[in-house]
Amino acid sequence: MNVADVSGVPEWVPGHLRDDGIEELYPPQAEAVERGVTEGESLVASIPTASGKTLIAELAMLASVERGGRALYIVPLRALASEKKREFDQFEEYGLSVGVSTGNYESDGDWLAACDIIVATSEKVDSLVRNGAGWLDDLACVVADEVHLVDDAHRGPTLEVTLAKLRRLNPDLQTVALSATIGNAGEIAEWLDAGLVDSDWRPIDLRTGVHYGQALHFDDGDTRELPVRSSERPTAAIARETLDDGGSTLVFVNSRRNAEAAAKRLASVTVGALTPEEEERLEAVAAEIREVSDTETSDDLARAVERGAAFHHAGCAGEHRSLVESAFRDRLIKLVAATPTLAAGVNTPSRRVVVRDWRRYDGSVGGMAPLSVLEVHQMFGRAGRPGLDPYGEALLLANSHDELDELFERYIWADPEAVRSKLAAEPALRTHVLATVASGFADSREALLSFLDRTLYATQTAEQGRLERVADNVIAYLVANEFLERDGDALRATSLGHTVSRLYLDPMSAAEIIDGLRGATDPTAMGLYHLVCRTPDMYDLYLRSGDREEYTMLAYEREAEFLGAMPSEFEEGRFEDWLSALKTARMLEDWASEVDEERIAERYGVGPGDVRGKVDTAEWLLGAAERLAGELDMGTAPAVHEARVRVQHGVREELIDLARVRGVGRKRARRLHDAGVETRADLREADKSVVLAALRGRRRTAETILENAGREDPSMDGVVADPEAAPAASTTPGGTEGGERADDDQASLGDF
DNA sequence: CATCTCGCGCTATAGACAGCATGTC
DNA sequence: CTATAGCGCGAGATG
Repeated sequence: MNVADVSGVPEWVPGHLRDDGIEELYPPQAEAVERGVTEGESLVASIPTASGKTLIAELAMLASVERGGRALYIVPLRALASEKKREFDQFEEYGLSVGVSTGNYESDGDWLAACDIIVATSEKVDSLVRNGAGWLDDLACVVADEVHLVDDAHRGPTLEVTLAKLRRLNPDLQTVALSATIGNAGEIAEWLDAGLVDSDWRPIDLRTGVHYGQALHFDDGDTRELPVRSSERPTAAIARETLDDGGSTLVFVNSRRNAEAAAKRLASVTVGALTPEEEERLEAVAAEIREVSDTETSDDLARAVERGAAFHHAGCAGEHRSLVESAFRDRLIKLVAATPTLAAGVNTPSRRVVVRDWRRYDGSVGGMAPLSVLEVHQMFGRAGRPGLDPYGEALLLANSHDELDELFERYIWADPEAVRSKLAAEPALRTHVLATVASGFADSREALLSFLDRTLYATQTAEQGRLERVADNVIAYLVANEFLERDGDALRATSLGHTVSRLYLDPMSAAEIIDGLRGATDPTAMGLYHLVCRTPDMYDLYLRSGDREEYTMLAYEREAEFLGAMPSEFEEGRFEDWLSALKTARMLEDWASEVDEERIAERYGVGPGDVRGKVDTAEWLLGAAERLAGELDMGTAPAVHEARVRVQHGVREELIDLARVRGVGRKRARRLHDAGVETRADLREADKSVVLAALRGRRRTAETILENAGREDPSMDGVVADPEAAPAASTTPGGTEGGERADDDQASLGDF
């Protein structure tokens, strides 16, 4: 189909596509148009990655905007929200406005309502529904990206319920669901009353195969020997061959440690293929990586990057990840060893993909479990860069002939699994039942059940009554905790229930927090950190060997501080969980006591990404706790507030005031304080030479900070740093020496 | 002497959304 | 109280 033949879209669209070099639609895109996706028809598109899903969504959204409506694009990850926003910005020259809304980035409320296209995460959309955002009522088109994630036990139900709510709010809503190729796309389409495009078509060829011995065995029957090098590991041999052919390699492994080790080892392969110019540019990328954080992870990553390889996992800070992704896309980094983060994240195609580990530790089965076909195919799907590579190749590795056969059976020939709703589980229903009642979608048990009947779960289940049974348990729980009131069949959210729903807390988290705060008179920061770490909304650190003893001791030492009773040591599971929470809480306490990020990373065996993630979650939960304490008149609100602000800035109590000044983070605040400048008011009055010295003679920085503190005359012209006030090497209580770099002053946490 | 290879025992285990009110280099 | 593979270590072999 020619772009000129697409009906329903604004008249500038064909010309715009031609400018991008698009004359003809890909077959699945053409099929989508034939099914009326630009005429407001709902559609499920189950097609491989990189086969033009985004264009289908764009056409649908543009057509709905042309008809005078508004479009919402739902993504599973914050990183994808900004990626999509950037893509959609191309429409701004035609007068469309595009807005993003995620937890950490919110376009202003009114402005969002004026947008034609809005990109948001599923949780954010859920939250907007709960808070009654008015513009949701005049939505014409909703796009759900990666809709196969409804299969995810943790986050799938949110997407499922949110789609059901949006469709209920607006019965004429066009629903466009984009999915990887899955086993039961038809079922999804049926659920959404949508047409279906189900295709394996790809714009560039994908060859899949298994490496065994010294050879690659492909799905088309081809076999190719790899050039023999004495006992080189298979991954290295494959990477070398790809490199000789001018391509890049993406290696998927099953643990962070493996990712880091593989990157380090394989860097010795990539380093030989770099041109001097590339070396220079990689040097610059490595420098940026070191800027991000002072940790060993950061340094290891930079060292690998200098040699043309990188690792990628959730322990890396967000900036680490985006630096690696973009350098890989620019073909500067030749190889990335990644955990599954990368398969589901932003677009990072590669000539070759190697799925090195096809089993992964899974606590719920108590051992290693094979990856699903869907996951492996998603990883495979990263092979082949449109417009750059003639084809993509995706490989698994086998150690024996039997394994070779097994891998062909299990992954190469196999069709992906069917996607199954995970809604009928208590944790998922706990939060969604409360929200459904609180935001007016159901006012009785019966109405609730009939609402739930519109979910995917209801269309899939053979087991009648299960959903009802779980829902009843959940209702009983919510009533017992005074989030809901029941009167015969009628259900009503209490005022507390409304608050919990709007705060987006798991009701169980709210109950735990309320319970902990009720018994507290003068809680310590540690007590509060531990409290929020115990909630199901916090993802705790693992206990490693030796940790059990260490944290058991700590538990007794600081017993008086914990809110609520400590479980007995003999209650295996509960005690372990409680200790994990303690470990996480102590990490937060370290952070809020100005311990260096480097030291924290080392002490807890985590990466900078973990530290920031935990801090972020703690900040959120403490904010919610503060609200709850205020609402219930508990008098602990000020203590919660202080604990929250300390964790937010990573400072001790005495620096809170200083850290609130823009440009002043934990390190600068401490240096200023040491120099005798203790408050914002001091900053306005203090001797400039002292301020300058405390800021290590950085004039520009000092001027900006003084200006932000509200000083009348921030100029540093002619000021000389006071040597008396210069910071000593080690000023951080509880920490090691300060950083070595000249301008490392900020452990920037706000950039998330 | 430096580097590689083999085998054994030990060890550690993926991911990441949300409130609210403003502002990091 | 589950499973696995990768790593580090030491010993022996090779260039």
